[in-house]
Amino acid sequence: MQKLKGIKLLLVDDEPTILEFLEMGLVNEGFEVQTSQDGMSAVTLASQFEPHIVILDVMMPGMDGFEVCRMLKKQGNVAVIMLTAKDEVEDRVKGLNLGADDYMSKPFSFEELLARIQARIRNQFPNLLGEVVSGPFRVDDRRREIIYKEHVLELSPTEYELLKFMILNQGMVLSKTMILDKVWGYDFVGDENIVEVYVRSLRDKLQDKDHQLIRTLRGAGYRMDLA
Amino acid sequence: MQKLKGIKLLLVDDEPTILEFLEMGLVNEGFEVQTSQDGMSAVTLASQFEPHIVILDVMMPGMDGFEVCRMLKKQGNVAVIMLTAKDEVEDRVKGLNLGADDYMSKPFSFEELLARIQARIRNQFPNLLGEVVSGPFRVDDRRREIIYKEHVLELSPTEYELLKFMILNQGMVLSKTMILDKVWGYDFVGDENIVEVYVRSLRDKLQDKDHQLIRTLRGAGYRMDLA
DNA sequence: AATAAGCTGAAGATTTACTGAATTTTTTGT
DNA sequence: ACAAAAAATTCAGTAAATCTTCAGCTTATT
Repeated sequence: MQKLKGIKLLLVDDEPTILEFLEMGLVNEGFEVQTSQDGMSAVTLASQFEPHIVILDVMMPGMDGFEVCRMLKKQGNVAVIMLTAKDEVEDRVKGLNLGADDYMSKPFSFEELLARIQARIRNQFPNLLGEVVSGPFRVDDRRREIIYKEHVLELSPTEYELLKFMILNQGMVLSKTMILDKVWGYDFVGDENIVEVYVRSLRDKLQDKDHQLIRTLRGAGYRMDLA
Repeated sequence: MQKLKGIKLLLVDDEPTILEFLEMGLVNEGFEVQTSQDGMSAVTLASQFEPHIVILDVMMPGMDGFEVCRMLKKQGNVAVIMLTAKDEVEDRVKGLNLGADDYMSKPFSFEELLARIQARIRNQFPNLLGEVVSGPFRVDDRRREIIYKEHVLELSPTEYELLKFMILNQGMVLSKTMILDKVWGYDFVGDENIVEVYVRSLRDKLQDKDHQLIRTLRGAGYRMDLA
């Protein structure tokens, strides 16, 4: 397995049996795991434990999963995987709107859950997976910070996502369409010009006046060149 | 053509017109292509054809794209690119949950699809897509760079495409008509003289003053000779 | 020398990207 | 709930590069 050390999971489910079963398996996989049996305590626990990923049952007495999800998302940069009993599409849409990152319907295999967790980590906390963050950049996804030449950059959310995307795909041409899809999302409607606008703002903040760092490949897209 | 040889694609769409159109283009790009008109047969075909990438229409009679996607993912290590009608946001969310790797909304250009496919290959099967080294040239499609004798060439989009085409078809006579079709596209209207113009500009940049590298075969076309 | 094919430089036309600012939307603090 | 601030998005004007055409010229072939 990968070096998953240091990745913190919070399990929330009202059924102790499931909780125990999952906890055992995930600890065994090298995660740091905490558990909670209801939504309320999950939220408070999360605020101090600061998990990377919360695995959250939708159906719970008291505060339901959706509400918990919303609050967790507000609290910080955390990925939420929700568990639902039935394969309810409505639930899924609702949940995703509230910020859930992924869904699983019960029953599921442990391997399946593991796969989802890893997919999440890859997507949201790529630097925790031993990916080499190269050049003058350091991407700290936990703190949502990017450090460039020892300086912490002041970035808006979108700027952060865009820069992170470009750093992680350094050395490759990234078309505006692709950038739009990956950073803004597939459902973005609007002109590609917005990519140009944000690239400019990044160039400003990186003092990349001559476009050496973020190169324009006319007709093709942009490419981040490190060193 | 490029050394995309060995990359297997499975196209699934219920519209024969689209299917045929895409198949022709993709075969022409050097992929190994199979097609299927419905979800059920796609799944069975996939199990024996073992494609690297499946391009899958969401809207199909019978088993819909989502279901097909889920089953394909279960079957093995395959990348799925789904095609959806424009603005079907819910579809996208739903699809990504079920494991699709990328999305494209119709209508899309062939080039766009090609870019997505290559991006997928890069991500999932990086060993299949290396840079092409031919004589003094190194063509790096990921970076969109051509290196000649250790120097990165500064090329316009069309220059890049033309040079790449000539390098990949090195040693063969390329008629102006063929070049026009492949580089400019079948729908280009205009004089063949433009090929001459671009060849000149390439010769300039390659310092091929005596036309040793790009040889003119009067009445036949051009041929790139590497040592 | 006559002919056809290819070469060339330069001039428009067109496409693409950049930029500054206005407008709208979202977030934040009270 | 409200106002203020920040962020996201749009837009129009500008700049720049790229593409295309063209006319006159050169070269190869017979």
